[in-house]
Amino acid sequence: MINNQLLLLCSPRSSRWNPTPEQLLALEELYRRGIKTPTAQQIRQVTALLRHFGKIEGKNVFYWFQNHRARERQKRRRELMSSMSQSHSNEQRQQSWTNNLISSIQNKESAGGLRNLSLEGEQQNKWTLSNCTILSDQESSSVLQERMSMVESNSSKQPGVQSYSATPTSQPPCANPTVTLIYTTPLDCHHYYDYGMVLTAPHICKGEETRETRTLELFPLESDNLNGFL
Amino acid sequence: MINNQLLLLCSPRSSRWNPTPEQLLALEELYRRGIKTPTAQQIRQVTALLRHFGKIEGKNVFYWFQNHRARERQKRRRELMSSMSQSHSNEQRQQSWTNNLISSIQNKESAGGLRNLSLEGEQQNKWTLSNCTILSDQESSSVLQERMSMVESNSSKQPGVQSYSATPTSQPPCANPTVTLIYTTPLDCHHYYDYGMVLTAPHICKGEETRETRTLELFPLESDNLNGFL
DNA sequence: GCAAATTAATGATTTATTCAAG
DNA sequence: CTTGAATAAATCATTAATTTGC
Repeated sequence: MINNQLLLLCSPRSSRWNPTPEQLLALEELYRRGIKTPTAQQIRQVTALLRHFGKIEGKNVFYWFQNHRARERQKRRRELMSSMSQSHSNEQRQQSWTNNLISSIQNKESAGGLRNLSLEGEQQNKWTLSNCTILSDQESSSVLQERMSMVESNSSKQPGVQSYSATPTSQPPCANPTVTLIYTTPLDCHHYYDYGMVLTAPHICKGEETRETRTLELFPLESDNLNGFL
Repeated sequence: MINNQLLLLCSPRSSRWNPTPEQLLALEELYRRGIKTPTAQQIRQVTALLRHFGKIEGKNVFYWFQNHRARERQKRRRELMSSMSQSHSNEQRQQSWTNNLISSIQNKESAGGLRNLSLEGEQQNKWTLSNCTILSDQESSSVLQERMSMVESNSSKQPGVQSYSATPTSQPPCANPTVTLIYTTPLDCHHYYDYGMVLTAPHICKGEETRETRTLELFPLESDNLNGFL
């Protein structure tokens, strides 16, 4: 049947492939050097070359890489998972940490009823603070008043003072639910970053000088947040 | 400044965030489980929980997801592209056996100009043989005609004879470039496995009996392939 | 020592996800 | 929104390592 340029192989009865040491070494080396998911063509070539060292088919190479990827991931996951359960108190199951994380994240009510506010500036140096979330009245609310000194912008816009404030919609147990942010420079000179709780003052590039970014971050106080802060 | 339910963090003027392995694992796990673009609330919770394992801010989480989405897309795109285009230059570096292996694998031209054919059955027992590769005309092409006897399927489909053939697009030095595959049983009764060169006839489970898998493998003939066969 | 029995590794298969093209 | 291709995850199955009793 081997009459020309195509070779036909019919896998012999049963018995799975067992890589020779040379084959194994080569496959590992390839993997280490970056061939993680070989193309069909690469599989063909590897198969042809490794046939030097013993019986081997393309599907063996294919499966080897597939399994190797999976088990490397697995190994890495297990290691990290166990290191997590160590630092986390005494967990019984390894998956529970992640499961707890997932469920607590996916449980929309677990954060205690947040409220959304939206602020928007109206000058030419316009900026937006959207989805500014503060705790519900049920939790005791707070006043945050912070002055954030900003380095001078390289934009031609004039530095100035802008002040915005917001109050939650319901008042009763809410002592003085005002949030005031005062900036001496508009935030839009390069960029701002806002997904509901963080504003970033842009880093400043003036001539060749680059100063670093400052971040002002607000988030609800949970017991977990207190490590090292209280 | 920590006077109530809000916590204020000012990022120290230090280098950028580097996720700890635990943080990275958790983020990947979340992503894998479907949190692709977390809400502000989710980011807050993830940040709080991951602070167990090291310094982290909300913006780090935000940016991580943003980058991860982008890079996953990128990866997909790149894979798709590379599977379509095939052109690269030669490597000359040859330091070891593995290096030769690597470079010969990464050299897309070394397989001698493959051509892709695609066959598709049209009956109800449809099956597909995609990317069936045969050598270019430059090499002498060949006729392969093989009958593959299959064990009886446990599916209710009737075993039958199906024949498909294909011819390359250019002829001149190409004697009789026909590939014909005849199956006595459709290949889709359980699965087929195809990454460009291998079709696997499913193993058959009939009652308690299990018969083994048969593999029909086609690949281009290279000098390396001949060991022990010619 | 050495097999039968048991366990650990790993090859092979099936199932579920994901991405994106139609 | 559906569907096909690709691949990751989960699982099955076989081989090698090893333990164990004699």
